[in-house]
Amino acid sequence: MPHRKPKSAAGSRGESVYAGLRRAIIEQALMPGDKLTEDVIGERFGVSRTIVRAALARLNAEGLVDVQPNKGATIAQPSLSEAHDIFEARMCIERQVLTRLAQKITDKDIDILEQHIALENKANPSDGPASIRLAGEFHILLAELSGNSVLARYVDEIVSRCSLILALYSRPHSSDCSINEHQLIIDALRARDANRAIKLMDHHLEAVTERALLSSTSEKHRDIRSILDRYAT
Amino acid sequence: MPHRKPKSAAGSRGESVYAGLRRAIIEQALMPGDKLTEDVIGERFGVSRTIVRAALARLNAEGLVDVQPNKGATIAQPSLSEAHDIFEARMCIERQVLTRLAQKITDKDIDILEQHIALENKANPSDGPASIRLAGEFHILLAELSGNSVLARYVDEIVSRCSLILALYSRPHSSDCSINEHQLIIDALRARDANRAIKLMDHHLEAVTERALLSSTSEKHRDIRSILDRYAT
DNA sequence: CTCAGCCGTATTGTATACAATAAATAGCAT
DNA sequence: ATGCTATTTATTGTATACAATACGGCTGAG
Repeated sequence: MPHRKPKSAAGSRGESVYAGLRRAIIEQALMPGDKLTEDVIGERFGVSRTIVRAALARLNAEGLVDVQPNKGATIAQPSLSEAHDIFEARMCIERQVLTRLAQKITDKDIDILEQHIALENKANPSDGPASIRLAGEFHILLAELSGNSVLARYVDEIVSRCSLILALYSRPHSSDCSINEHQLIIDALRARDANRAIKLMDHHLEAVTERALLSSTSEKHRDIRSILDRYAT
Repeated sequence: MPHRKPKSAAGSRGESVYAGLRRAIIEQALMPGDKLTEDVIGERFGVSRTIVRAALARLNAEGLVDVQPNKGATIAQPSLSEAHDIFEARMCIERQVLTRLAQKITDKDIDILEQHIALENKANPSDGPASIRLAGEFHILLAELSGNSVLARYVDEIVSRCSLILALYSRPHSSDCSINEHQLIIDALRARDANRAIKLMDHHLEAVTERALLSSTSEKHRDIRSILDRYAT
């Protein structure tokens, strides 16, 4: 179970606000454009604005949240151009991950991956939100197993931003990653066939990319309070 | 003149603390391991701990500063293993940058690059600190000209972390990037020869990598106050 | 009806106060 | 001296207070 390092980030209260918001964004409970008012979040998580502010700044640095001076924070709305940049970077980095992984993958690694796929299969039919998150975590897991912490961090960041892109430009809940493809990638890795794995991944990501059909972003003022409650702690 | 986006990051006061610290780190005025006490920094920059704290958190997210809960912040000391990860990621990403750039580079882009090299040449003999920074900025400039903002951000982050690595593991001030190599890369790009550019860059980075000869980190308690004064606005 | 300007409200920016934790020091016993 | 515990000091964690700014609605003139 990813995700990333509990590294630093102040007392665990701040961490939980950060993690809660992040999960809400990735599972598309909070949608691009939603206003993130410091008071509201603080009230729901039971912390002061100080903490909330730190969490928002961190999410902003990761590109999940857009903070404008004196105007506050909203869930980021990546432009099509940004989306392109993100996918290009993703290909570049995930290829490297697969190359490394095909060289050094162990049986234990494969076990971990298979186990994760099992999770995905279990969650898939019913639980929409978790399904979105799990599909992304597969990629994060690959990056972590590659052993390069820097690449892993970037994949983590990029995958979560892809969540935003899909929320904006894809029709609702067309599951972004078909599990079959994940299985095929594992098979290629087991055979230590980096090229096949890369080809699969490329196809996999291109399939996602192509779903970029501008859908009008509904602009209604959403009240995020009840949503936050589900993600507080 | 890089560097990166003034994007977000609260009122410009916080930005200047962040930028000042960052520059001090990159120019190796602040060395890995140095303690960054919030009060001290705030006093020197004339802001409250609130601002300093935000800046430190951001630097921490970028891997330049190490923040440990209840213990405070220090300049990061990348391990050899981390150093390896960083260089691997750097190669992977800079290759992509060069590939893109070789396709779409314009005469104006080349002008900008040549201009920057002129700066490097001027600063090189005398001004040590600025020279270090400028050498890195060449790579950041390449990434920005490639037009992919995500890759640009990662290059920015990685190059600055390389500064730390060199400070830790290289003998003092062996200039990390010979300007000649930068010129050769431009030439390759002008000829739209991506492969040659990549080969040059690989060699260039490997040369840097090889200077990883563990030098004992002098552990004396340094007083960073006077250093900070030079970087406060 | 439209639009400009004004005022009240909501929200963010920053400093500060206080609590909690860790580091440093001193005192004591062995 | 050496090691252990108590006490003081330094530093960080968090909440809150207040100032600055942006937002929304209202009024009135055209």
